Amino acid sequence: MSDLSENSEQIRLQQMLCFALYGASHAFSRAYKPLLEPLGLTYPQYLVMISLWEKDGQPVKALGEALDLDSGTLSPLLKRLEQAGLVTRTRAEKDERQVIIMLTDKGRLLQRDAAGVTTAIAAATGCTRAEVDDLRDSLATLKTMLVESGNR
Amino acid sequence: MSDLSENSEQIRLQQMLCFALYGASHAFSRAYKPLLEPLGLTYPQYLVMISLWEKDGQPVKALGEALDLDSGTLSPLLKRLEQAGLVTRTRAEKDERQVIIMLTDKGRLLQRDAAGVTTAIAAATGCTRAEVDDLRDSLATLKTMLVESGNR
DNA sequence: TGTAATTGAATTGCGCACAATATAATTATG
DNA sequence: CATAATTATATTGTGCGCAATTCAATTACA
Repeated sequence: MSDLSENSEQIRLQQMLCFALYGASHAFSRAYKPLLEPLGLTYPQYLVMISLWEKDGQPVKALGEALDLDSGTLSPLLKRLEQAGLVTRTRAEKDERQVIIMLTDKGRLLQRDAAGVTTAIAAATGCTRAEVDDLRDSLATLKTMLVESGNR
Repeated sequence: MSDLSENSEQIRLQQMLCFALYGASHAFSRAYKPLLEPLGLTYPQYLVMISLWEKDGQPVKALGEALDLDSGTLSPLLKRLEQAGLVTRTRAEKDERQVIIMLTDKGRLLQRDAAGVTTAIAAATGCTRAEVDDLRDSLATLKTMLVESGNR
Protein backbone atom coordinates (compact mmCIF):
# COMPACT_ATOMS: atom_id res chain seq x y z
CA MET A 1 0.00 0.00 0.00
CA SER A 2 2.87 2.37 -0.62
CA ASP A 3 2.11 3.31 -4.20
CA LEU A 4 0.27 6.57 -3.66
CA SER A 5 -0.55 7.01 -7.31
CA GLU A 6 -2.93 4.09 -7.45
CA ASN A 7 -4.86 3.82 -4.23
CA SER A 8 -7.14 5.61 -1.82
CA GLU A 9 -4.34 7.33 0.07
CA GLN A 10 -4.26 9.79 -2.79
CA ILE A 11 -5.19 13.27 -1.62
CA ARG A 12 -7.95 14.74 -3.74
CA LEU A 13 -8.25 18.47 -4.18
CA GLN A 14 -12.03 18.37 -4.34
CA GLN A 15 -12.41 16.72 -0.97
CA MET A 16 -10.07 19.02 0.91
CA LEU A 17 -11.70 21.44 3.28
CA CYS A 18 -8.85 23.93 2.96
CA PHE A 19 -9.32 24.04 -0.80
CA ALA A 20 -13.04 24.68 -0.48
CA LEU A 21 -12.22 27.48 1.93
CA TYR A 22 -9.58 28.88 -0.38
CA GLY A 23 -12.04 28.91 -3.28
CA ALA A 24 -14.95 30.36 -1.33
CA SER A 25 -12.76 33.09 0.08
CA HIS A 26 -11.57 34.12 -3.38
CA ALA A 27 -15.12 33.94 -4.69
CA PHE A 28 -16.18 36.36 -1.99
CA SER A 29 -13.56 38.93 -2.79
CA ARG A 30 -14.36 38.63 -6.48
CA ALA A 31 -18.04 39.18 -5.68
CA TYR A 32 -17.16 42.26 -3.65
CA LYS A 33 -14.89 43.75 -6.27
CA PRO A 34 -17.49 45.29 -8.61
CA LEU A 35 -19.48 46.54 -5.60
CA LEU A 36 -16.48 48.17 -3.94
CA GLU A 37 -14.95 49.61 -7.09
CA PRO A 38 -17.38 52.56 -7.20
CA LEU A 39 -16.33 53.35 -3.61
CA GLY A 40 -12.66 53.21 -4.55
CA LEU A 41 -11.99 50.46 -2.00
CA THR A 42 -10.37 47.05 -2.19
CA TYR A 43 -11.84 44.27 -0.08
CA PRO A 44 -9.22 44.47 2.70
CA GLN A 45 -9.58 48.26 2.74
CA TYR A 46 -13.33 47.80 3.11
CA LEU A 47 -12.77 45.58 6.16
CA VAL A 48 -10.57 48.27 7.69
CA MET A 49 -13.24 50.89 7.03
CA ILE A 50 -15.89 48.70 8.69
CA SER A 51 -13.65 48.37 11.73
CA LEU A 52 -13.26 52.15 11.85
CA TRP A 53 -16.98 52.78 11.34
CA GLU A 54 -17.51 50.53 14.35
CA LYS A 55 -14.86 52.28 16.41
CA ASP A 56 -13.10 55.39 15.20
CA GLY A 57 -9.69 56.50 16.43
CA GLN A 58 -8.04 53.09 16.78
CA PRO A 59 -4.27 52.69 16.85
CA VAL A 60 -2.73 50.49 14.16
CA LYS A 61 -2.16 47.75 16.71
CA ALA A 62 -5.85 47.50 17.58
CA LEU A 63 -6.84 47.40 13.92
CA GLY A 64 -4.30 44.66 13.42
CA GLU A 65 -5.79 42.60 16.21
CA ALA A 66 -9.34 43.15 15.00
CA LEU A 67 -8.46 42.11 11.46
CA ASP A 68 -5.66 39.68 12.27
CA LEU A 69 -3.17 41.59 10.14
CA ASP A 70 0.29 42.89 10.98
CA SER A 71 1.88 46.26 10.35
CA GLY A 72 3.54 44.95 7.21
CA THR A 73 0.09 44.69 5.66
CA LEU A 74 -1.63 47.56 7.43
CA SER A 75 0.96 50.33 7.14
CA PRO A 76 0.88 50.60 3.35
CA LEU A 77 -2.87 49.92 3.23
CA LEU A 78 -3.55 52.76 5.69
CA LYS A 79 -1.31 55.07 3.71
CA ARG A 80 -3.45 54.37 0.67
CA LEU A 81 -6.60 55.13 2.65
CA GLU A 82 -4.95 58.36 3.76
CA GLN A 83 -4.03 59.18 0.16
CA ALA A 84 -7.68 58.62 -0.73
CA GLY A 85 -8.65 61.14 1.92
CA LEU A 86 -10.63 58.65 4.00
CA VAL A 87 -8.49 58.55 7.17
CA THR A 88 -5.82 60.52 9.01
CA ARG A 89 -2.74 59.05 10.70
CA THR A 90 -1.45 60.88 13.74
CA ARG A 91 0.98 59.96 16.51
CA ALA A 92 -0.63 59.63 19.94
CA GLU A 93 0.67 62.25 22.40
CA LYS A 94 0.72 60.06 25.45
CA ASP A 95 2.58 57.30 23.60
CA GLU A 96 4.44 58.48 20.56
CA ARG A 97 4.94 54.94 19.32
CA GLN A 98 1.26 54.62 18.49
CA VAL A 99 -0.32 55.90 15.30
CA ILE A 100 -4.00 56.70 15.68
CA ILE A 101 -6.22 56.18 12.67
CA MET A 102 -9.20 58.49 12.44
CA LEU A 103 -11.91 58.81 9.86
CA THR A 104 -12.17 62.02 7.90
CA ASP A 105 -15.59 63.45 7.06
CA LYS A 106 -15.23 61.83 3.68
CA GLY A 107 -14.45 58.51 5.36
CA ARG A 108 -17.49 58.74 7.59
CA LEU A 109 -19.76 59.69 4.70
CA LEU A 110 -18.60 56.68 2.72
CA GLN A 111 -20.53 54.48 5.15
CA ARG A 112 -23.76 55.54 3.52
CA ASP A 113 -22.51 54.67 0.05
CA ALA A 114 -21.43 51.29 1.39
CA ALA A 115 -24.86 50.43 2.78
CA GLY A 116 -25.95 48.80 -0.46
CA VAL A 117 -22.91 46.54 -0.60
CA THR A 118 -24.02 44.46 2.37
CA THR A 119 -27.46 43.74 0.99
CA ALA A 120 -26.10 42.97 -2.46
CA ILE A 121 -23.66 40.43 -1.05
CA ALA A 122 -26.28 38.90 1.21
CA ALA A 123 -28.46 38.37 -1.83
CA ALA A 124 -25.56 36.92 -3.82
CA THR A 125 -24.87 34.23 -1.23
CA GLY A 126 -28.42 32.99 -1.52
CA CYS A 127 -28.21 31.92 2.11
CA THR A 128 -30.83 32.34 4.78
CA ARG A 129 -29.88 34.26 7.89
CA ALA A 130 -29.67 31.00 9.85
CA GLU A 131 -27.40 29.41 7.27
CA VAL A 132 -25.10 32.41 7.36
CA ASP A 133 -24.97 32.32 11.15
CA ASP A 134 -24.25 28.60 11.28
CA LEU A 135 -21.55 28.74 8.65
CA ARG A 136 -19.94 31.79 10.22
CA ASP A 137 -19.83 30.13 13.64
CA SER A 138 -18.40 26.91 12.20
CA LEU A 139 -15.67 28.90 10.50
CA ALA A 140 -14.91 30.84 13.68
CA THR A 141 -14.57 27.58 15.60
CA LEU A 142 -12.38 26.12 12.88
CA LYS A 143 -10.13 29.17 12.96
CA THR A 144 -9.83 28.95 16.74
CA MET A 145 -8.87 25.29 16.51
CA LEU A 146 -6.22 25.97 13.89
CA VAL A 147 -4.75 28.88 15.82
CA GLU A 148 -4.68 26.93 19.08
CA SER A 149 -3.07 23.88 17.56
CA GLY A 150 -0.44 26.22 16.13
CA ASN A 151 0.39 27.41 19.63
CA ARG A 152 1.53 23.96 20.67
CA MET B 1 -32.99 56.01 11.17
CA SER B 2 -30.28 57.42 8.95
CA ASP B 3 -27.56 57.84 11.55
CA LEU B 4 -25.58 54.70 10.90
CA SER B 5 -23.17 55.32 13.74
CA GLU B 6 -25.73 54.80 16.47
CA ASN B 7 -28.16 52.13 15.46
CA SER B 8 -28.55 48.54 14.40
CA GLU B 9 -27.91 49.22 10.71
CA GLN B 10 -24.26 49.32 11.61
CA ILE B 11 -22.32 46.55 9.90
CA ARG B 12 -20.30 44.54 12.40
CA LEU B 13 -17.14 42.78 11.37
CA GLN B 14 -17.71 39.88 13.74
CA GLN B 15 -21.06 38.96 12.26
CA MET B 16 -19.96 39.02 8.65
CA LEU B 17 -19.66 35.65 6.95
CA CYS B 18 -17.06 36.95 4.51
CA PHE B 19 -14.84 38.04 7.38
CA ALA B 20 -15.09 34.66 9.08
CA LEU B 21 -14.15 33.08 5.78
CA TYR B 22 -11.27 35.49 5.29
CA GLY B 23 -9.94 34.68 8.77
CA ALA B 24 -10.36 30.92 8.52
CA SER B 25 -8.68 30.87 5.14
CA HIS B 26 -5.66 32.73 6.47
CA ALA B 27 -5.58 30.53 9.56
CA PHE B 28 -5.40 27.49 7.28
CA SER B 29 -2.47 28.74 5.27
CA ARG B 30 -0.67 29.72 8.47
CA ALA B 31 -1.28 26.22 9.82
CA TYR B 32 0.12 24.71 6.62
CA LYS B 33 3.19 26.92 6.54
CA PRO B 34 5.38 25.10 9.09
CA LEU B 35 4.31 21.75 7.62
CA LEU B 36 5.12 22.73 4.05
CA GLU B 37 8.32 24.59 4.77
CA PRO B 38 10.38 21.37 5.10
CA LEU B 39 9.08 20.40 1.64
CA GLY B 40 10.07 23.77 0.22
CA LEU B 41 6.50 24.50 -0.87
CA THR B 42 4.13 27.39 -0.31
CA TYR B 43 0.45 26.61 0.17
CA PRO B 44 -0.60 27.50 -3.42
CA GLN B 45 2.35 25.50 -4.73
CA TYR B 46 1.19 22.56 -2.60
CA LEU B 47 -2.28 22.78 -4.20
CA VAL B 48 -0.68 22.72 -7.64
CA MET B 49 1.37 19.68 -6.67
CA ILE B 50 -1.75 17.88 -5.42
CA SER B 51 -3.44 18.59 -8.72
CA LEU B 52 -0.42 17.15 -10.55
CA TRP B 53 -0.21 14.11 -8.28
CA GLU B 54 -3.85 13.47 -9.17
CA LYS B 55 -3.25 13.97 -12.87
CA ASP B 56 0.22 14.46 -14.29
CA GLY B 57 0.90 16.19 -17.61
CA GLN B 58 -1.76 18.86 -17.46
CA PRO B 59 -1.53 22.02 -19.55
CA VAL B 60 -1.47 25.32 -17.68
CA LYS B 61 -5.06 25.99 -18.72
CA ALA B 62 -6.35 22.81 -17.05
CA LEU B 63 -4.45 23.56 -13.86
CA GLY B 64 -5.94 27.03 -13.90
CA GLU B 65 -9.44 25.64 -14.18
CA ALA B 66 -8.85 23.06 -11.45
CA LEU B 67 -7.48 25.65 -9.05
CA ASP B 68 -9.44 28.65 -10.31
CA LEU B 69 -6.29 30.62 -11.04
CA ASP B 70 -5.19 32.47 -14.16
CA SER B 71 -1.90 32.48 -16.01
CA GLY B 72 -0.85 35.65 -14.21
CA THR B 73 -0.68 33.63 -11.02
CA LEU B 74 0.29 30.26 -12.42
CA SER B 75 3.06 31.19 -14.84
CA PRO B 76 5.49 32.53 -12.23
CA LEU B 77 4.42 29.89 -9.69
CA LEU B 78 5.13 27.09 -12.15
CA LYS B 79 8.49 28.63 -13.01
CA ARG B 80 9.38 28.47 -9.33
CA LEU B 81 8.33 24.82 -9.18
CA GLU B 82 10.52 24.24 -12.23
CA GLN B 83 13.42 26.04 -10.55
CA ALA B 84 12.91 23.77 -7.56
CA GLY B 85 13.23 20.77 -9.88
CA LEU B 86 9.72 19.50 -9.17
CA VAL B 87 8.14 19.94 -12.63
CA THR B 88 9.04 20.42 -16.26
CA ARG B 89 7.36 22.88 -18.65
CA THR B 90 7.27 21.82 -22.28
CA ARG B 91 5.32 23.08 -25.28
CA ALA B 92 2.81 20.56 -26.64
CA GLU B 93 3.73 19.40 -30.17
CA LYS B 94 0.21 19.21 -31.51
CA ASP B 95 -0.62 22.69 -30.20
CA GLU B 96 2.38 24.87 -29.58
CA ARG B 97 0.33 27.35 -27.58
CA GLN B 98 -0.04 24.88 -24.74
CA VAL B 99 2.58 24.35 -22.07
CA ILE B 100 2.41 20.91 -20.50
CA ILE B 101 3.40 20.60 -16.86
CA MET B 102 4.90 17.27 -15.90
CA LEU B 103 6.25 16.01 -12.62
CA THR B 104 9.91 15.15 -12.38
CA ASP B 105 11.01 12.13 -10.36
CA LYS B 106 11.75 14.52 -7.54
CA GLY B 107 8.25 15.97 -7.84
CA ARG B 108 6.67 12.52 -7.73
CA LEU B 109 8.76 11.46 -4.76
CA LEU B 110 7.70 14.54 -2.83
CA GLN B 111 4.23 13.01 -2.52
CA ARG B 112 5.53 10.62 0.09
CA ASP B 113 7.05 13.41 2.16
CA ALA B 114 3.74 15.25 1.95
CA ALA B 115 1.73 12.34 3.31
CA GLY B 116 2.12 13.51 6.89
CA VAL B 117 0.87 17.00 6.11
CA THR B 118 -2.69 15.85 5.52
CA THR B 119 -2.98 13.97 8.78
CA ALA B 120 -1.38 16.81 10.75
CA ILE B 121 -3.84 19.33 9.34
CA ALA B 122 -6.79 17.02 9.89
CA ALA B 123 -5.76 16.73 13.54
CA ALA B 124 -5.31 20.50 13.82
CA THR B 125 -8.87 21.23 12.68
CA GLY B 126 -10.24 19.05 15.46
CA CYS B 127 -13.18 18.27 13.21
CA THR B 128 -14.81 14.92 12.69
CA ARG B 129 -14.97 13.55 9.17
CA ALA B 130 -18.66 14.40 9.01
CA GLU B 131 -18.07 17.97 10.13
CA VAL B 132 -15.38 18.43 7.52
CA ASP B 133 -17.64 17.04 4.80
CA ASP B 134 -20.57 19.23 5.79
CA LEU B 135 -18.51 22.37 5.99
CA ARG B 136 -16.75 21.66 2.72
CA ASP B 137 -20.05 21.09 0.92
CA SER B 138 -21.55 24.27 2.37
CA LEU B 139 -18.55 26.24 1.18
CA ALA B 140 -18.74 24.67 -2.27
CA THR B 141 -22.40 25.65 -2.52
CA LEU B 142 -21.62 29.14 -1.30
CA LYS B 143 -18.91 29.53 -3.90
CA THR B 144 -21.24 28.34 -6.64
CA MET B 145 -23.87 30.85 -5.58
CA LEU B 146 -21.37 33.71 -5.55
CA VAL B 147 -19.96 32.80 -8.94
CA GLU B 148 -23.40 32.40 -10.49
CA SER B 149 -24.68 35.68 -9.14
CA GLY B 150 -21.59 37.29 -10.62
CA ASN B 151 -22.55 36.00 -14.05
CA ARG B 152 -25.71 38.05 -14.07
C1' DT C 1 19.25 56.20 37.47
C1' DG C 2 21.21 54.10 33.65
C1' DT C 3 20.97 50.19 30.83
C1' DA C 4 18.42 46.35 29.06
C1' DA C 5 14.20 44.51 27.37
C1' DT C 6 9.90 45.33 25.25
C1' DT C 7 6.61 47.53 22.33
C1' DG C 8 4.38 49.92 18.11
C1' DA C 9 5.07 51.04 13.55
C1' DA C 10 7.46 51.16 9.28
C1' DT C 11 10.29 49.04 5.75
C1' DT C 12 12.15 45.34 2.75
C1' DG C 13 11.68 41.32 0.21
C1' DC C 14 9.10 37.45 -1.61
C1' DG C 15 5.04 35.17 -3.30
C1' DC C 16 0.46 35.10 -4.46
C1' DA C 17 -4.08 37.15 -6.90
C1' DC C 18 -5.76 39.51 -10.56
C1' DA C 19 -6.66 43.09 -14.25
C1' DA C 20 -4.81 44.54 -18.48
C1' DT C 21 -1.95 43.88 -22.16
C1' DA C 22 1.11 41.43 -25.41
C1' DT C 23 2.46 37.66 -28.38
C1' DA C 24 2.34 33.70 -30.88
C1' DA C 25 -0.28 29.71 -32.50
C1' DT C 26 -4.56 27.98 -34.09
C1' DT C 27 -9.13 28.18 -36.02
C1' DA C 28 -12.86 30.42 -38.47
C1' DT C 29 -14.50 32.97 -42.20
C1' DG C 30 -15.13 35.84 -46.34
C1' DC D 1 -6.19 31.36 -49.39
C1' DA D 2 -5.74 35.45 -46.88
C1' DT D 3 -7.25 37.72 -43.05
C1' DA D 4 -9.90 38.07 -38.94
C1' DA D 5 -11.16 36.11 -34.57
C1' DT D 6 -9.98 33.10 -30.93
C1' DT D 7 -7.02 30.64 -27.78
C1' DA D 8 -2.99 29.59 -24.56
C1' DT D 9 0.50 31.51 -22.17
C1' DA D 10 3.45 35.18 -20.53
C1' DT D 11 4.32 39.86 -18.80
C1' DT D 12 3.45 44.19 -16.25
C1' DG D 13 1.64 46.71 -12.57
C1' DT D 14 -0.97 47.09 -8.19
C1' DG D 15 -2.27 45.48 -3.76
C1' DC D 16 -2.37 42.30 -0.25
C1' DG D 17 -0.11 38.81 3.42
C1' DC D 18 3.63 37.77 6.02
C1' DA D 19 8.47 37.00 7.76
C1' DA D 20 12.41 39.53 9.03
C1' DT D 21 14.58 43.66 10.16
C1' DT D 22 14.96 48.43 11.76
C1' DC D 23 14.03 52.37 14.64
C1' DA D 24 12.24 55.10 18.12
C1' DA D 25 9.58 55.28 22.33
C1' DT D 26 8.44 53.21 26.55
C1' DT D 27 8.94 50.17 30.41
C1' DA D 28 11.48 47.07 33.47
C1' DC D 29 15.01 46.28 36.47
C1' DA D 30 19.71 45.90 38.32
